[in-house]
Amino acid sequence: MSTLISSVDYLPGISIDCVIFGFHDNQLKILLLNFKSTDWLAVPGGFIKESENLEEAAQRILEERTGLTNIYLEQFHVFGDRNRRDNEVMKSAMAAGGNIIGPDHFLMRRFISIGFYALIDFTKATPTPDIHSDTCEWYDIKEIPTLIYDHSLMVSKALETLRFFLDEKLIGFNLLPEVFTMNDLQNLYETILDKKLLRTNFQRKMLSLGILERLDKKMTGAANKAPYLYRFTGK
Amino acid sequence: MSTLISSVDYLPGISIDCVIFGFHDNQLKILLLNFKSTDWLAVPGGFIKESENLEEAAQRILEERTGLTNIYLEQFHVFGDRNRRDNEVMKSAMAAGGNIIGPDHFLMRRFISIGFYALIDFTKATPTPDIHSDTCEWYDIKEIPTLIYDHSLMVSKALETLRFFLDEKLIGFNLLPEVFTMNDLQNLYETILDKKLLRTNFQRKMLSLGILERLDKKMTGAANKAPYLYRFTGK
DNA sequence: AAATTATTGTATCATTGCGGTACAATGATA
DNA sequence: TATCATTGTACCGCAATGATACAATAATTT
Repeated sequence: MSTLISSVDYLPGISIDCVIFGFHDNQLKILLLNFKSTDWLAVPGGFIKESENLEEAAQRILEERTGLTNIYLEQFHVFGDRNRRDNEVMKSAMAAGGNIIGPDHFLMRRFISIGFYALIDFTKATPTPDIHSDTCEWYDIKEIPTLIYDHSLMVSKALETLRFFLDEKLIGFNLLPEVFTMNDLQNLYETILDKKLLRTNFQRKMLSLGILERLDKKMTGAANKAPYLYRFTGK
Repeated sequence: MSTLISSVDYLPGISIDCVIFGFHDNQLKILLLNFKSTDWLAVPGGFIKESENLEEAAQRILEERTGLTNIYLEQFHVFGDRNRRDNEVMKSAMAAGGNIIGPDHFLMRRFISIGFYALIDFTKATPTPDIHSDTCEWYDIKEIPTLIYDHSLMVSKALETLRFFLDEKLIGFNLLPEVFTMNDLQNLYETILDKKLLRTNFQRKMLSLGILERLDKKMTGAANKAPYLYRFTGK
């Protein structure tokens, strides 16, 4: 009857939570789950099997929520404060989903969560709710409601890390389709960094990196010069 | 009889390991423990009490090994590979110390370790072995032998992170005494980054940060101009 | 006490990177 | 053919950094 997870299958006291970024309509978005029959929103998470490495567990969790494999991801922080989870909230959330949890249950223990952020091509993802949630939907990063537990903190820390490594690791390209215009790329950067960039200088900088292959022009049908398409060539 | 830790006191399956950096004689050093009656070297580590936040646990572990409180530290990575620890090695290490461990013991389970790096004033630390080790000593970062488990990986990852944030977070100053010369500071930077820097430009850059207070000169007795002493004033 | 020596503090010049502006090129429409 | 919006690139100027030059100074040597 109950589909609740048990401690038999997973490492106790450790979870993984994933801040999954996507980009669409010039908006940076993340995937959030809605606990069944509640208003509570949470970042997708899961647990680690005895047979899995950490990154494998994260990849599995991400695949379950997005349908994608081989996702770009990085661990960015461990959240382990003594009181980071309110167990009453957990209990209520589970109860609303039809699962009654006793005080000695696996999930009532203290949990330490490893935060991963993931970058995916929005156009390829198929958001899928998990067993405890009604919905799995994209939320504009500028309009994130208050989240459960310390998940709001997770999101801001993930975003901070994403911004910090955007240039350093050239990770932004994971958020775009294979082929894109310089304008697409600039919009992505401006959205992530939340500031305007000068078109000419941005173009100069990106081209100087030597990581872009210039393809055919993109004939938009608009009454102006057609932009080139580019492909990211990690080198 | 046995002073071995038990799972009653600590969170199961999670450990903390600390790469503790110090600076002396123009050498960057880390503290390593030597398992009793073996050649095995390891980074100091410990476990997390139910009552502790992660950073509190790390501070406790660091105080036990160095005698210092209020240490600068940061978590830098989680090490959780399925086979990161060889339990036979763990068993032997414990046996050499007089502790016999059964196959179902707390320590025989899979462990996930949170890596912290710490920066301390070498002149103030009192390295102290733990219950399982004979010695707790400084090792020049350039001459680190092979370490137990994945501890070699931990050290290189910690060093990489230290280098990356050296300017960003101005963390180098935690490795020096309160008062130092510009030459001391430059030697520290050159050692951490493992490359020579131009004296004049280094001085210009450090002074332009506006984080140094110039004190009296340091009369060394040498036949040359006496350098100023500086104090770090975080702002 | 004047010359010497090693080191330190600072000024100066050259190069690079980046913010900002100007302008030519272009694909469609009027 | 003229117009328009957008794109690609060249150019100017400033700030940061690399590199060199030189004056200042604490002791020693003459």
